[in-house]
This record gives sequence, C-alpha cells and structure tokens, in this order.
Amino acid sequence: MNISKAATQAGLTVKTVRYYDTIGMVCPYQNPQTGYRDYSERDIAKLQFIGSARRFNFSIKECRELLSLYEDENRSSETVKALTMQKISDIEDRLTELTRLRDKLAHLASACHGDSRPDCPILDAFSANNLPS
Amino acid sequence: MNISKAATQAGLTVKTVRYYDTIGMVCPYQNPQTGYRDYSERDIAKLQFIGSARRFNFSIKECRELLSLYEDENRSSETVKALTMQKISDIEDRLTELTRLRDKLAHLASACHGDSRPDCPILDAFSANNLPS
DNA sequence: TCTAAACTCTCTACTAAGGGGAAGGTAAAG
DNA sequence: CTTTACCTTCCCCTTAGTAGAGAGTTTAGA
Repeated sequence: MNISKAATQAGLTVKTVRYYDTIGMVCPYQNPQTGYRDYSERDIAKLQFIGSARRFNFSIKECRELLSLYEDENRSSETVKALTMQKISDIEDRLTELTRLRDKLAHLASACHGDSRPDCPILDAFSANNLPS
Repeated sequence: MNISKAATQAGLTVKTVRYYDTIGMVCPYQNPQTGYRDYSERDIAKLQFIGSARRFNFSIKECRELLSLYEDENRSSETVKALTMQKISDIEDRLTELTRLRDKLAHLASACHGDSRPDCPILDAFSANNLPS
C-alpha cells in the first residue's frame, strides 16, 4: 500500500507517516528501484495504534514503549496500566496548573474596567512582579 | 547591572534573558569594548513584566503586544482586557480537552485489571483505532 | 503512445522557547 | 599575579511535526 493510502487508513498525514519512518517507529519495505514505501497490513496497524495513542496525549517516546508492549505477546497488563496511570497523573497536574492560571487571569480581568481609560489592573499586576505561584 | 543580576531580579535564567535580547524584546546597552550587556532599571522592569506575563501563559508574541501596551501612555484598558479574555478562553478550551482525555484514560484504566496477564483493554482500545473524539 | 496530472522521493529550513556546552575574553578577589 | 567567577558568541539539541523545492514515478485519459 502506498503512503497516502496508509496515512488515510491511520488518520494521519503523509508527512507524519514519513516522519514516523525517519525516526524508526514504522519502517515499511522500501522499493530499492523507486524508493517508494510499501506499507503492509502490520505497518498500518502500527500506524493506527500510534495515532490513537498520540491522540490520547502520549508522547512519541511513550508511544514507542506502548508499541513494544503491544507487540510483545508476553507483556503484562500492569506495565501498560502503570504508564496510563502516570499519564492520567500528568494530565491532572496540568489541569490543576491551568485552572489556577485561569482563576488568576479571571480575577485580574474582573478588576479591569476594560474601557478607553489607560489605567489597567492587569498590566499593573504584571508590572508589579506579581508572580503566579 | 550585569546579566546575571538582571536575570535574578526578573526571576529568569541568564540564557533566557540573553535570548530576549537576540529576539529584540529587551535589548540593553552593550559595552562596545567588552561586549558585556548592561541592564538599566527600565530594562529590568521590562524583564519582570515579561516574566510575569510568560508565567501567566502568554506567548512571546503576546508578551510583545502586552509590553507595547504597557509602554504606551495612551493605551486603553479594553485592549489589554480583550487579550486577557482571549487567553482565558484558550485556557478553558485546553481544560476541556484535557478533562475529556483524562476521563477516557481513567475509563480505560479502570477496565484494565493491571496484573501479569497479557490481555489489556487499554492496548486493545488503541489497536481498535478507538479514536478519542 | 504520449502527455499531463497526481503522486512519490530526499533535502533543507522552520516552528516555540529556550537549554547545554565549548572556546575564549573579562572582572573581581585574594 | 593568579585563580575563580563571570561574560561573550557560536553551534547543536529539544517536540512533533509542517512547508516547500527540485526531481523522479505512476496512472489516467486522449
């Protein structure tokens, strides 16, 4: 299967699929005459897997780990679950941080009358070195 | 003031402060003999301002905008408020997305027994091209 | 069969926001 | 006077691709 069909099947762009080859994630057979890539069903499955994991916020490095577990018949599910729990924890940290940021910005915005006058509590807060903790 | 003191005052690293010079954000006087940067009080204030805005999740480009408003005596507070509201909205979009992701991952993790057996609903979900919507 | 469109290849450069480290010059303290 | 601490520029590295140039290949239609 050529690269554009492979990309479509996996819900990725051609550029991305080619990129996954260059970084050694999914390396299809390559015709030595033309240089064209030829994706097998197994390659497609891997691309789909990676696409899903990426959409679940796993990094390329983590995808590599998951992929090797996916391909390991003797894997244990606890490894995968541990990775997933760690990812959930990462996301929750980020949620906490972003929520705090939003609240602080909302507080500043509520104090700003937002009209044509030049005084502005938002700028004052930044200028006062009012660090978000 | 030399660059390391400037960085300390602003809560930034020396690398970052130097970077802000190279991209034209805060360009201090530079001794033509030694090449050493010399930061004025005004430069420090700008660095602090940028540091605060960055910590509030504003991009460099947005910091540039805020900085020019900060330095404009005739600014109106509505421009700053609009930028801030947009930033709040961006953060809320990200919060929604991350929350959905976390819930999906938590759902998958709860279905995974996480022991030494090889079957794993998490990997199955990825492999089934089970796209997070 | 010829041609033109559509596809593919590699290669380079670019993105955001700096971080790491090398090689070499300068300043301050003892 | 020497050592240490600091400064400079320069280049490469990071994430996860994206954009585009220039050249080769395949395919569909006339």
